[in-house]
Amino acid sequence: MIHYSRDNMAELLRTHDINPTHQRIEIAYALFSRHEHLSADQVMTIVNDRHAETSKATVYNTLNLFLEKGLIREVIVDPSKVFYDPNTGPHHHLYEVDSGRLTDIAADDVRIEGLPALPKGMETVGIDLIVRVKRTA
Amino acid sequence: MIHYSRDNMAELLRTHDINPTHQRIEIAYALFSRHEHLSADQVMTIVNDRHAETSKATVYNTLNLFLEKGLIREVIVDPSKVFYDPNTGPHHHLYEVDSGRLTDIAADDVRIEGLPALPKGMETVGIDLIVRVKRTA
DNA sequence: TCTAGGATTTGGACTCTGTCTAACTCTACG
DNA sequence: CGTAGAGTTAGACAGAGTCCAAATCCTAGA
Ligand SMILES: [Mn+2]
Ligand SMILES: [Mn+2]
Ligand SMILES: [Zn+2]
Ligand SMILES: [Zn+2]
Repeated sequence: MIHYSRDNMAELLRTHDINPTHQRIEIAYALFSRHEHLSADQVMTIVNDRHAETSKATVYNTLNLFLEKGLIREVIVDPSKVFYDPNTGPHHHLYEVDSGRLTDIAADDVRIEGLPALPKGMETVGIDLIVRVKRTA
Repeated sequence: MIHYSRDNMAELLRTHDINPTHQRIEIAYALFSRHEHLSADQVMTIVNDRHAETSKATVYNTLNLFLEKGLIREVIVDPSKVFYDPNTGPHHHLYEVDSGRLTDIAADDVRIEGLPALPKGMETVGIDLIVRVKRTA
């Protein structure tokens, strides 16, 4: 898929068992058309820049619904807010601590080896690798 | 160092350029004697279980001071609160999402290879590897 | 077309983590 | 002692996120 339209979004939502409403389509479009990491607050701003007024409650409801349905993923790097990631494939993150910029690191070439066996009765939900960087002094 | 006493703590604080006050010693002792990952709230509870009353402001002030001075490290795995880690050496984390339990993974045997070069003018602050696990269904 | 009922959205109250401030306390030193 | 600077404190405040009951939207029948 090269370009994302709102119609695409309705499709995408349906394939994830999500009833495509106006608000949900706008929120999905905000995330997928930019393929950027956005906070709930940023999503809210973007979505309300154009036509539809969408409430804070709906933004959070929807992001949590998307998470549940596996449409997006959350990235926890900043103690003050969660980032939502439209890229659910395996990849890692580079976090610029000064600016708060969060970018992807392709998983292809990165190898993580030697992790100990999991405790009995546990299974992996995910492995997060975050490289924190700052401007050189 | 095998066993931690409050006197040890005063020593430790001094070596990190921290004036050892009553409250600071108690907070350091809470963290270092258990060598566990604690939230600010847990620190507050532990410290106030015994004698000294320590205020919320002081708990936060002190944890942030310890961070600044490199005495402890923060671990960001849970969107709702920060964990403070008395182990500042290189190591990774196993996070049990159901229970919120956070345990260490020794860095010794873990190799992370193939990370891309950093953008120009950037330096690494740290690399966080978090293995998220849950009870098998 | 009309309507009832479930799904969705909404404002606003609320909770929780963390910060800030201005007053208070402690202590080291003259 | 008396003072000044460092540290502590209560409580107000801020921001992210949740909750709730009421309002609105949609759609499947009649
Ligand atoms: Mn998916
Ligand atoms: Mn140190
Ligand atoms: Zn990403
Ligand atoms: Zn640790």
